[in-house]
Amino acid sequence: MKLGTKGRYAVMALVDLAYYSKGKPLAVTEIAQRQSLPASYLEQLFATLRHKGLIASTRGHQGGYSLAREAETIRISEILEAIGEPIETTRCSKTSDTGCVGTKGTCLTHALWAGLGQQMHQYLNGISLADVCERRLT
Amino acid sequence: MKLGTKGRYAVMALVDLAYYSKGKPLAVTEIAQRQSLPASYLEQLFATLRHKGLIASTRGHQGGYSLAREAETIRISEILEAIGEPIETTRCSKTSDTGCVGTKGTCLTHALWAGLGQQMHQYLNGISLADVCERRLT
DNA sequence: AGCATTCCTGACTAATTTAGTCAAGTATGA
DNA sequence: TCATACTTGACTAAATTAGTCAGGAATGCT
Repeated sequence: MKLGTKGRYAVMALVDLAYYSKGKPLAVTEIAQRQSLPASYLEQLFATLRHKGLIASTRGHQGGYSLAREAETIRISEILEAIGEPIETTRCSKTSDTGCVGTKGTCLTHALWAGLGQQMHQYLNGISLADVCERRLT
Repeated sequence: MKLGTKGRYAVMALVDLAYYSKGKPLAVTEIAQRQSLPASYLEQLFATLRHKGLIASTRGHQGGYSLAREAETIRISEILEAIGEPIETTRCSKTSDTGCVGTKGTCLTHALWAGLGQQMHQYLNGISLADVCERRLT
């Protein structure tokens, strides 16, 4: 149950973007340096984040990336999902309930994992980029 | 951010143990069959759970495994930690805060991941094997 | 026009982790 | 003594992670 670099880097980069961009777009290399992340890897991540509509790009000189929406409206849960680091606590889901303790149709542990996933999602969905920037984190 | 089979199987097996063992020890193969888990893999997991003191073994005929303590006192968080599936949301921790947004000493995202980890731990620590068996899961 | 800058894309890969299998024991009760 | 069941360690195939690298395309500045 660990958070990979993909999700971690994506959030770090977007927080940096929200924090240091004053209207102007920021270059990948600038962000990568400040956060000490591999630039070429970050480029990859930004590509998918752009396709998902979380950030916008400006090409050429003085170009770079900027948030597609207000920092207040971008939730951490969105970023993780967009980058392909979803919260997966359950494996038996939706259709069939096989591989479970077959006591009463639905498995005993399913509710446990589903509850955990919901808990995590709720937390990450309740926090925006702006919240992280301004250190409003309970 | 996904839960591996190791942690999942361990909890499933201990829930099964708590649910079906009536004082008597249960054989690994029995549990594995009922939960449709690979028996040889489960054996491995049970070995480490025993070393960590969560379960006890009885060898020979009519032998098997049983919970080392009351199901009410064994928390899910314990099982996951014992089996080697800890909750790792942060990477920069304890000693140095390198690799973070260096605005004020501690990084901006650190608090976020720490909060997530705490959230998860709190949830899993608040649930015992008995709770899962009796479907008391909020 | 030309050049530096920056995004953009896809292919590739080394290392680690996961999810097991397999074989050979050892202890115990019937 | 034999079947049952735990016990241990070595091994491995496949998937995932965490990147690198090379080349191309758009844009603004001089």
